[in-house]
Amino acid sequence: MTETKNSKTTKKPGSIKTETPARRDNAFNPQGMEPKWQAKWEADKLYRAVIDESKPKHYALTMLPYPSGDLHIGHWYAMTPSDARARFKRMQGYNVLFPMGFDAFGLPAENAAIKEGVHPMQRTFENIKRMRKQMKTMGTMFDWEREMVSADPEYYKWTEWFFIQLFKMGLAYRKMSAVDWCPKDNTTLAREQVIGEERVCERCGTPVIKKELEQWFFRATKYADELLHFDGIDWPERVKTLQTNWIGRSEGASVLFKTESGDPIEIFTTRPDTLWGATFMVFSPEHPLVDKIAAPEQKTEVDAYKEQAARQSDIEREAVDKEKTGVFTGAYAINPVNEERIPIWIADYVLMSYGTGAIMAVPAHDERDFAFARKYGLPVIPVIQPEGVELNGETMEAAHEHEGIMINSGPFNGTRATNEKGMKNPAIKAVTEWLEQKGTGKHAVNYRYRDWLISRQRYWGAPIPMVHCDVHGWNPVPEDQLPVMLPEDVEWKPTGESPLKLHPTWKNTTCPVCGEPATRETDTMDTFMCSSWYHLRYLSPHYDKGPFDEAEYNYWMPVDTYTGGIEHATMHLLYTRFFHKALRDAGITEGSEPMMQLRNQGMVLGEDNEKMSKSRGNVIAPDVLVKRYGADTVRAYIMFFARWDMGAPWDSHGIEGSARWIRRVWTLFTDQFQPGSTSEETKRTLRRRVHQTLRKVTHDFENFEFNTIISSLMELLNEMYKTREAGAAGSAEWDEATEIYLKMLAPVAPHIAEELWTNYLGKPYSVHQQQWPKIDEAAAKEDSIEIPVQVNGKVRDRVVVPAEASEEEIKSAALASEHVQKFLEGKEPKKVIVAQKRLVNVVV
RNA sequence: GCCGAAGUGGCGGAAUAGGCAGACGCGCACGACUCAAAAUCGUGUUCCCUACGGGAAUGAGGGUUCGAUUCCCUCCUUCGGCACCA
Repeated sequence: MTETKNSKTTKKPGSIKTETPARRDNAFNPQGMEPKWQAKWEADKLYRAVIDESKPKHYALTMLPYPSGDLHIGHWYAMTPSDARARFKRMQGYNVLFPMGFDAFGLPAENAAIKEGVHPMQRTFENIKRMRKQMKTMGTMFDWEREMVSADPEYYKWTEWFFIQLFKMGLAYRKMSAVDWCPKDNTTLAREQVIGEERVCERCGTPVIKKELEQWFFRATKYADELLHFDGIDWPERVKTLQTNWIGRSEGASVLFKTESGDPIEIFTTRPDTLWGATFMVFSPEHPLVDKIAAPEQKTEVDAYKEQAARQSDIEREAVDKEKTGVFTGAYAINPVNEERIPIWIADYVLMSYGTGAIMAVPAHDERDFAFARKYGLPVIPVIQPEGVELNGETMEAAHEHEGIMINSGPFNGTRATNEKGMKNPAIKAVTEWLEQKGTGKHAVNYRYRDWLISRQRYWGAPIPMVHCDVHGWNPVPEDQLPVMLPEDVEWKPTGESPLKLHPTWKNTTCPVCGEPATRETDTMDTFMCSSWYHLRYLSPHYDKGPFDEAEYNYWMPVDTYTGGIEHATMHLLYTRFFHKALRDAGITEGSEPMMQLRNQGMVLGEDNEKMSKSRGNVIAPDVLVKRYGADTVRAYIMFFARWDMGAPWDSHGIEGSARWIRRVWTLFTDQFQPGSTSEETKRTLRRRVHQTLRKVTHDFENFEFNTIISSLMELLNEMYKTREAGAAGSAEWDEATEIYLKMLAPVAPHIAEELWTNYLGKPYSVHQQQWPKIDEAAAKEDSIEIPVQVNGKVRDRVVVPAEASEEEIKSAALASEHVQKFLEGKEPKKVIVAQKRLVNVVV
């Protein structure tokens, strides 16, 4: 490449500032260099984040890991681009808080204890130690002095305290209900933790069953409506849609029917405009009124059906394609709008858990009711007539669920029903208002969303700080007695009861009200409770007068950018929003949202395009890659190989490209090169490229577009090699280019950037404390531009014009092109379009 | 069934206030260096043809436009979520 490569004579700016070392001393050795810088940064507390009122703050949070044992490539994929962006914000002048911790409670450690007898505490803290060490090899700017571990009493004391605050607000309550139970993990689960059609446990994939248990719940539904509003936060549409669908808001009316004997039956409907078409009612088999109203001659059949429904699993019961079944109760209800007497049936397609567990059935306008009516020969009365068709209840073959004109509906005949939902539909609005006047119904909203079940029958979680006394019921442990510590001496048995219950003494305590003997709650909390507030503990992880230090809160909160996987859309990301709103109402926090901007990374798949798993043997271990290539290369490849928000299968050949790039960076800065002389034009072009790249990289960092940051840096490097070949080394422009290059490189590859900055450019330590360079727009501007010229939409030539050329000048330059003339074949152009300074299209 | 995301070379991907499709990289081919290999460097690499030229092409088909990967309509495929929610 150059004859001066091995020369020991001259060295100049832009190449080497130190005493000329022998070539081999310049060998790129990330395995030696990286730990050296990591140790120095740590010793110098380079990444310590402390309140500094003179700077704008930036709280960059990335989801904390569960200490499973080893860091996998997914952790790197989530964390290192987030780290690069946090570093970028820091160089931009923000005071950046970028903390890390561990979500340390949870089932795997306890299951391992049952299997191997190792105490979860021991295993968890060993894993944390290992993972912390592995994380340090990533070269992240985590402020380890702010680390929190959710299984540490110093942390879970406040998890318990928060439970008590929610209890005091009436947001934590206990109720008996049929809850989802994982038979493998031997615990109840929140609804969010039961996944998919097969209804399997989120952790272990085992199909869940139902159990009737008395459990603790958080009244999350109180915030259902507010959780649907995402005002002021910049979250991906995808997440907002998932949460919106999960909450499942339906607008309609609640209407009061009565049984013939006068018992009130409240129903919910989204279509009050079809009330006149209700020809029967259906109760869920579990509806409390069933036993009371069932006619004696129907009793046997009703009981048999109820029993069968109870035996069936949810999956069987909720299968959509299953043929509908039901039995007549022998009782009748009166439709309040027309006093019609209609039969009451029970059927398992009506769920006790939604609405009131009873529905009015309008077979003419609801697919399910229609199928049921046809099967059991129940009458079908159309009340919405579509345009141009006359519906006949006896012959129609499907329910008509859409718009039309109301018929058979007394005072509302002729009213137009549209396809709009809720009060926007004129028919629904008119009928709802009429019901309200009559006093038999009112506008109502229903949600699919359920309260959050937080009891877990397991040991390795934060204790629920509640005490039960036969006289005074449930009361919180006095706050000055927190934390309720987990006992260490427990027996590991998968009994379906918390080991805390089997402990001989732990549960025995006294009632906080009367001081008489009482019993502790032996269930522990869902770990999602711990992770609902961890971002607050980072503010002051060792603070003991409250969950966080208010001064820290006032400076750092809210979280500015939150990064993590989308799989938490309806779990953690919904829980933490609920939690924050509850704390706001308790006066503990401010504002309605904890995290202002959210960005989700995609998933790294195995090389076989399958999800990585030990059983498939397609797991990529970052430690091996770091050992082989160094952390900088792994970081660069992770940012480069896929769109961050999309993810992609891993390609172990591809990383060679990033390794090559990093080595080429090293070579450019460390090999010895004679300063040369070159044209002003070359230097001008170099500056232009540098500032254009800077503009692009700055934009892409802001927008989490990491892959194009790397390709831009690769392009600039290629350009710099050429420019140096043309003799640019030694010029002021070259020095500027090398300086800006390392600053742009620093967030991506912090170690090599530091080494080259400090030891080869001889600039003051540390590159990570430099200001992000300013874009010189004048330098970035093009002198002349190449404009493609199309004839009838096909590119036929390119003309070069000065950047300031007018449209007229561009046009005549285009028409003057020989090539273009050839395609015109002597004809006059019909039209010439000059699209700003981007393109000319000649239409013949 | 409903909701959402995505379909671009052999592969990962780039380019969308409508304006040069395939940047950057992997892989591959050829060349330089080498006894040789690795590493490194250079050149080429969407497909097709009658090949100094020309044509086709961004899942398929249609539309709007001087011009569509980008906007609109109808489909197809893949992935994710929800699912008898009244």
